[in-house]
Amino acid sequence: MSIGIKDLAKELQLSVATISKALKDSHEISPETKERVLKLAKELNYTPNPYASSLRHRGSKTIAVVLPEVADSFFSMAINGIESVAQEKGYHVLVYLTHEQFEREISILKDFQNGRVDGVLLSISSTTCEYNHLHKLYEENMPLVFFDRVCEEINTAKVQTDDTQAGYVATKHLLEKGCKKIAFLSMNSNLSITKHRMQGYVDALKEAGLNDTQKLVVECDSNDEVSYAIIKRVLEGDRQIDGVIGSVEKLATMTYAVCDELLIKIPQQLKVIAFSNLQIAGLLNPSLTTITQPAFEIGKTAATLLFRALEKRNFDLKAEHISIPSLLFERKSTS
Amino acid sequence: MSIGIKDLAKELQLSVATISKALKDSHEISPETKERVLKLAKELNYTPNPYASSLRHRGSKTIAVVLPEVADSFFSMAINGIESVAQEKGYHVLVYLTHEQFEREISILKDFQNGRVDGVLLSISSTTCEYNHLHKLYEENMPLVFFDRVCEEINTAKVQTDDTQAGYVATKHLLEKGCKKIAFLSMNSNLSITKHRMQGYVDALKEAGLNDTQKLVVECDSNDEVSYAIIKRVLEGDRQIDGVIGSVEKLATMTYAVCDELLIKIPQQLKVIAFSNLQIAGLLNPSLTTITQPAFEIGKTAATLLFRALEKRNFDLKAEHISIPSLLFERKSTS
DNA sequence: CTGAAAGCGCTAACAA
DNA sequence: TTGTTAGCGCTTTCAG
Repeated sequence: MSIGIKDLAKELQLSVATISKALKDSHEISPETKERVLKLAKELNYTPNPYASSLRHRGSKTIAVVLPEVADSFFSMAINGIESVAQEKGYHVLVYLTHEQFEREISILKDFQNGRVDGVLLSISSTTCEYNHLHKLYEENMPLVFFDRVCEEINTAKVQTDDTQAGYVATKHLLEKGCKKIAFLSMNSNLSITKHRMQGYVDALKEAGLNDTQKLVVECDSNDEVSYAIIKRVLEGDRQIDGVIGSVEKLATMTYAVCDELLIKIPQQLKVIAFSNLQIAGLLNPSLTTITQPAFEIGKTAATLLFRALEKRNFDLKAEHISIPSLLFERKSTS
Repeated sequence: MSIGIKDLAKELQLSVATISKALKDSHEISPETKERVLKLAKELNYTPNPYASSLRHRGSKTIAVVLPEVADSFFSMAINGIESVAQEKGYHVLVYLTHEQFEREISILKDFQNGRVDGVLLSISSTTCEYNHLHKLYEENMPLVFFDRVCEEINTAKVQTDDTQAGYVATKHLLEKGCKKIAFLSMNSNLSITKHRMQGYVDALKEAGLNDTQKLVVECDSNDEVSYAIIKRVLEGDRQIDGVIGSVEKLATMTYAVCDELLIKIPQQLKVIAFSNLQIAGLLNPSLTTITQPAFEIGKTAATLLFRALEKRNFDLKAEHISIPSLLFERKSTS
């Protein structure tokens, strides 16, 4: 059994209350006593039991981060951002992965009901089609911040980039490079990010005066093999396609793999642009043009908002809708 | 305030003890009572306060994962493996990043002293040069499993791959491809993995009858810019070098970037092989030959061992030293 | 089968 | 300045 406040009390012939106050540097304890207590505490390597204090003053100094996956560089970097501010604020970070599965998301959120965490950062899964679990959490007044993949119908803080704008820029870029028929690889159309990126795509096509024949939205799957097959079928079937937008990183790398297999030359036969945070996009063959989100920044901002809400009870998360711009990095895949 | 066991008791005119037992499906409660309790619990969406139970029966159903970083595909995949078994076992996962900083590692481990977590999975930072913090944790009987980057002087479970063998295979591969002077890019020579991989490198060179002139170990840094500069200086300075082994993923991608800048042609002028889990290694320019560790598997195995220890008090972690083989994927960077 | 009560480690109101 | 005590929500004897 580890050492507790009681042991210190016994050792120093003081009451537990005195010890507790001394450790908190309370003004009602004499300097000498504080000294003695602190000294012994250090000596015995005392650390308070976190759960006992949680139980008392309701507050776990812990937040939850719920992510679809971690194998995507966006989420890796976002975790980095989140963890960096959590560590600074003395908070602990519970990480949960939904693996893009709606049911998992539901069962994960159930665990947050009873004080396990003080707040939640969430990027929703691509298969989430209904938001009761989120409403429930929200109604229980759990501080909640969405990042990247938000749920629009929940009225709380959201940190994202202007996806419509980004989708527009990506499409415009391909059009300027001479593409006539651009396929938009979509992950799941319920997803806020996909919806908006697609909107930008549609806007750009319309602006260019292209009709519906030139519009091509390809629904991919959260399962990798399935997506691969879908992309392959599309590229094989319609050799008119001369541009591809990968709405998430994975779909772009898959497109590369498919092109390898089908001996389609990028960028000569097909130009590719992707929403991606791959640091090595420049080292791909050919180097990949990307729309890059400020992933670390998004994570950091979301976490900062959450902590602000945790620190000040009157801070209003509802008012916070932060948008951080994405950047276009032009590389050889669209040249 | 959320709903507690007391509320159920009041509502049903029962004692809290009865409720508690009913919820645990105790044999000493009548079926009817159980029924009533369970029904109301579901209705009111009751969930036990995790910290209250932790406080009672000591056990947090939480483990800690301590990693150097998460931007490396090895660690991303390892988290995946860990999280998958944790979720299955009903455990929660606290993630901590050291960012390769010794001091952070120390301060993170301090937090585990008093029951916050039931066990720890750890891959040590590259700047960790002294192991008191680990010894302390170990002596407090915290179940501890090292994965990938282990600390040899702590006598507990370790899950890794045979790095010596892998280093040997990598070097042998380059030699077979005709390399005469192979640089080994090392991350930090204290690190178990680096040490072993380097040992394999040395062994292979010796076996090939090469002398010390042909041996070249380049110490890189945990700071990216510094490493880049170091690699650049080496490749610029000694044009004899015709092979490079990246002992960690980042060093290999940096080598690619450096070669880009210096207009060194891979594989014609320089062959590159790397310890890496990049799923897109095949899409690099040129595709990268890798020694790939079973990252997901390592994470999963480490977590499984830990849970076994948590579930059976007599399970002996000391006895467990698991080695999972790495695989060589030959690609164009060494052709 | 059900309930009363003690206590996990800590904090905070109230006494002394 | 220090100590006493109640209680956070739950589990677990031990009595009824």
